Amino acid sequence: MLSKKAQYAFRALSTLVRSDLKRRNKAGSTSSASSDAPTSIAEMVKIHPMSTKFLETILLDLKRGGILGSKKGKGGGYYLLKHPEDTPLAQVIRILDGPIAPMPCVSLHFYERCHDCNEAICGLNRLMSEVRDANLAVLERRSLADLAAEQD
Amino acid sequence: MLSKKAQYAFRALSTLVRSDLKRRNKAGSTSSASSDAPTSIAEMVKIHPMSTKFLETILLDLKRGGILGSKKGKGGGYYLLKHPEDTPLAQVIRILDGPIAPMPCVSLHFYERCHDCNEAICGLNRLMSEVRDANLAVLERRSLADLAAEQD
DNA sequence: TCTTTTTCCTACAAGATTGGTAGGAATTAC
DNA sequence: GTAATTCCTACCAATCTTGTAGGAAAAAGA
Repeated sequence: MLSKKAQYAFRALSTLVRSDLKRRNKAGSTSSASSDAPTSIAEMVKIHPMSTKFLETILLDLKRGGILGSKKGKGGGYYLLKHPEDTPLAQVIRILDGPIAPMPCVSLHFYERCHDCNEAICGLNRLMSEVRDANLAVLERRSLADLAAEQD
Repeated sequence: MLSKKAQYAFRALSTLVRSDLKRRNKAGSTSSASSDAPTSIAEMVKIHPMSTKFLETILLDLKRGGILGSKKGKGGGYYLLKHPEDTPLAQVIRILDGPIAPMPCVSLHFYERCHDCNEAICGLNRLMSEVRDANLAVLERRSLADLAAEQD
């Protein structure tokens, strides 16, 4: 299961995507960053109610993870660093929840050796690799842009 | 990530599958249960080292979940209630770890309503349903029989 | 019937994780 | 200077995970 952190992240990101989309439509711009129109935490919380302070820590994680940029001070806030379709959902999940794979010994980004089996011939390893691949087929193909269908 | 509980369960089950396979080959039997040749916890731990007491609680869960039968007393132990290919991996995971879906609002067996969105038009709901389906495509198709490839 | 071997059952407990909260420092716009 | 914002770290309560402890119940065999 996704943590609350990841779920909140997606809700906040959906707000940023819609803001990004609106801005780009208006300006006819092809630029990717939207640092000229950042969205504040307060605005995000207004659209998707949640703890302001908690969201703060989440957005900092996303910033450190290279997904968001920010602008301090009055009129400041957060903005996407890349076009929405260039940030796969998998990247968000890895930043906030860690591994997507069901076991460390089949993880691509958080691999840890399995002490109790020979991975080359371990049935569990093979099956869980299938599960991982099935997940990634969705999570690496789908991006923040796909969140924008959300209307609420 | 799978819990240790689920991981241990799969390792123990792989022992039971191989035992079941051996018995059926020898007897040429078509019967599904193997209550005449149960495998004790001690034997399972000998093959896949882990805490005996912890495995005990896991096997009880699997029994209550309808996957295993047991026989008490001397010569007792556990056995599969069905042919290995008739128990999908998903069933084991649900018993020990609960939901397979990434969010309660897209879970088939552990559904909980999502308070913060209209599910019909929520982008996150739609995307996570895709993830769930990708997982289930593997976990409902693959069964205990597929664990038997394990050789260690 | 006695002993041994096994499953069955419940309670407990330490450590890690989750889901936040608190309080302020730093920066920017006006 | 003031108000609005992000940035940073530490803390905290509740829950979950990963077991352990101690026996009760049942079955087999001598």
